Amino acid sequence: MNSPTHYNVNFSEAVSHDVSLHEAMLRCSDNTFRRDPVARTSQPQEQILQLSSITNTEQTLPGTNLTGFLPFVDNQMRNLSQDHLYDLDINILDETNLMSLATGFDPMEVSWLLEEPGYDSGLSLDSSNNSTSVIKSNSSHSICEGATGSSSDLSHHDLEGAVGGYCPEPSKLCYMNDKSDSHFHGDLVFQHVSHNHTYHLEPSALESTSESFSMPGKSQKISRYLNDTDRNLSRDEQRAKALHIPFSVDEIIRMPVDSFNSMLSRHYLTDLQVSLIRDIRRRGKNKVAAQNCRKRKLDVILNLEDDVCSLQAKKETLKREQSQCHKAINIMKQKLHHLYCDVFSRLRDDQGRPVSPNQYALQCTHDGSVVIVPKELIIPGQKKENQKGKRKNERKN
DNA sequence: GACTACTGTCATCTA
DNA sequence: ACTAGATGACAGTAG
Repeated sequence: MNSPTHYNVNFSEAVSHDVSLHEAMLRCSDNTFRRDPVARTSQPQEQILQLSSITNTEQTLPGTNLTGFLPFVDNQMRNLSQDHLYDLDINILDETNLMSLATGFDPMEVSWLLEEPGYDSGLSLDSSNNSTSVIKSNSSHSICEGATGSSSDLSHHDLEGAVGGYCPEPSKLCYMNDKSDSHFHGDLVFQHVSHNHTYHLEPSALESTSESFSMPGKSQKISRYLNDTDRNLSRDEQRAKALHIPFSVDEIIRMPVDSFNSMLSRHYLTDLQVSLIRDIRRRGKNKVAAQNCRKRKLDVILNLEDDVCSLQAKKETLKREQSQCHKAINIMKQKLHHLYCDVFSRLRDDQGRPVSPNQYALQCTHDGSVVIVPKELIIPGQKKENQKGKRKNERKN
């Protein structure tokens, strides 16, 4: 993890550093590569500076006409776009690698910047605006004040955010020390990252998953060119590296709000960098929130399933109890019937004849005595009313 | 190739 | 008004 201070740059010192075409192009590629570096330039100085940057690089590469090379580079970058990249064979990759040696930037890196799938919000907040870049460069130093580009130069979801609406402010100049980033070329590359199908929220979870960046087929062909470290970088980490964000993604995401805001104010950051940092933080926070949300939802579902199981078990228990009660009631009814028959078998009328249970019934009176009543005298429901009356009396008592 | 689970991201709502 | 967190919806990916 990079400590914030590691990237702190003394601006006065920074001015003394060289900048390569690679870096200069990347500054632009924060938004897009421009086929015509003169176009859309409102500041004459910018044209001169950009050309001087190219000239400077040419000087470092004798015999290489980069000015003529750039359209080819651009074409190659476009050849790496999603549909065609899939069919790339090693020959083309070797060719682009040779090209990278000649031009000083990584073709994969550039192609990523050009075609990165799904990256629509890196700086989407201001994507509607065209921006202007100023790359100041001379033989000994250069300063990037920002990046430029029109999203229309790119395919649908390429870096449209990364381009958007950047208006450099002198107060937010940020020097990018390319030489301190010797590994830089290898960082911005396609990655094949395996899924992390867990709800773990360890710090690694913030960085280890980036399947939406990987591309089936393509990544398999390209992954051989990548080292493991590169493949483990998330998209936001690569974006952060591309813009030389002087903080780790993990720091950006986990930092408390106050620290985050003070960090933004304490460092010289371009609008582009600030926008990317805020997007990284937003995405990182939301990623964790989504993980928590899904975990909660899963817990709720599991709890509900447990509730269903326990309620079904309770229902079965109640069913068994009900069945047992029915059996007991039936036994008592049978006993009552036998008792009824037994009582009637012992009863005799005034003439000593047996009393038929079909014509008479036993009835309890209020005083608790039992009388024999002809069935036709029993009003339907009377028995129940009598029972209700009994219950009322019992409650009063 | 269809299906499913997982994950990241965005849009939107809410506190 | 602004922000962080929560959540639904969607798309990409892997198995």
